[in-house]
Amino acid sequence: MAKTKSEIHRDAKHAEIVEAARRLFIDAGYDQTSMSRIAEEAGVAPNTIYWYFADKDALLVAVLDSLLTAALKRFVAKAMRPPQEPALEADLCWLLNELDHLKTLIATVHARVSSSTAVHTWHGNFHRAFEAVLSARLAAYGVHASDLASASRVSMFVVEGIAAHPTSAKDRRALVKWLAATLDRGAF
Amino acid sequence: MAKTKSEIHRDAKHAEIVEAARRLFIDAGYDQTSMSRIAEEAGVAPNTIYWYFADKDALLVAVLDSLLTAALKRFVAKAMRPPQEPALEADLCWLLNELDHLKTLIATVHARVSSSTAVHTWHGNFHRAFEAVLSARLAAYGVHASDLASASRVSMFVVEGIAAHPTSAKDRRALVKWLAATLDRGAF
DNA sequence: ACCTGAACACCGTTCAAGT
DNA sequence: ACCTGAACACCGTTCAAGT
Repeated sequence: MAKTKSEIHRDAKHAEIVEAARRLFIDAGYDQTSMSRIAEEAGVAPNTIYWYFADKDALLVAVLDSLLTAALKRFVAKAMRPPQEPALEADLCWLLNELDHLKTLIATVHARVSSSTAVHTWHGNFHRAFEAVLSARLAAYGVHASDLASASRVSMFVVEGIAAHPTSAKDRRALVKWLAATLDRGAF
Repeated sequence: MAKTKSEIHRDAKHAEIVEAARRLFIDAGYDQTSMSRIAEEAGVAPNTIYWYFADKDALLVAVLDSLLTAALKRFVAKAMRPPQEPALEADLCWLLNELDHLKTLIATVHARVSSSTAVHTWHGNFHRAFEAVLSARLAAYGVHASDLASASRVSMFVVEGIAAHPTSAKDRRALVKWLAATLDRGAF
């Protein structure tokens, strides 16, 4: 279905607001970014944002979605290239790199899960989807089926922990090495 | 050194404010709790709090400290009793129980680490102290010295991850079992 | 349908003034 | 030294009014 001219304009405005919010949320932080600042950056009046989004949390969810689809695109591109050995370790490092500049946003999501139903449902969906992908990946590495759930969840927690806490490059390498080794050798 | 009457009064007022803040931060959440509400609960004028604490973050740090010393007291009491077998698993479960009603506060700390230097330094000190205790505990369980750092950090991240994410009792048990088994068998 | 100016209720914090 | 009433600058959000 072709889009009308006004629909195009609407989508452009929508994208412009999300882009401004993404930039500001990441650079300055969610709490430190006011709706007025986002509006200014997007070239609209502050209350215009409320025509496109129910509230600030809905805008946050839109930003998270845009980041997720962008990361997914990079992930697919990466999957096309020949894997780097050791593959599992490389995968975990790639994931950590992806999350590196999002640490403040991750913390924001966890903080708002309990007070915003929109963020809460997004967070639930994200973890379900992510653990499914991670499980498939780990299964390919030979992790036993009955342990996939625990294995993927532990991986997720360790990755999130590293991302959330200041960790020296050396410690980070040691942790990734340990996690990969544990999963590889079928400790489960 | 004996305390003067006014010092006693001062300490009482101080404690009363911290107690009110702790109750409200845990029950309603940090962001959802206004300074006015805390003041009301503590029976003072809103701006009186600023006589005792530099800002809301300083009050948060005071609450965290009060929670930490209380938990430490329970930990010592627990250490006096004969350990429950399997000991490592029991320790991790105890820790998870301690953190259970603090999940929102943990998320708040992680969210504010990047914007408040007071919270940032508290968080750093906490992790250093906690990993030292955990390392000693794991060393007693026979974890090799060279792997203590990674082992304690992974344990910390998994425990924090479980606390931060909705986890069924069954999944929680499975994760604790896995972590204990991995550490026990000297996978490191 | 889309956008705005003006307003609302509230927030953390400050300050001059009281005791 | 300790506490307060009143104010400040700002916040997310709403609403009536415009096109």
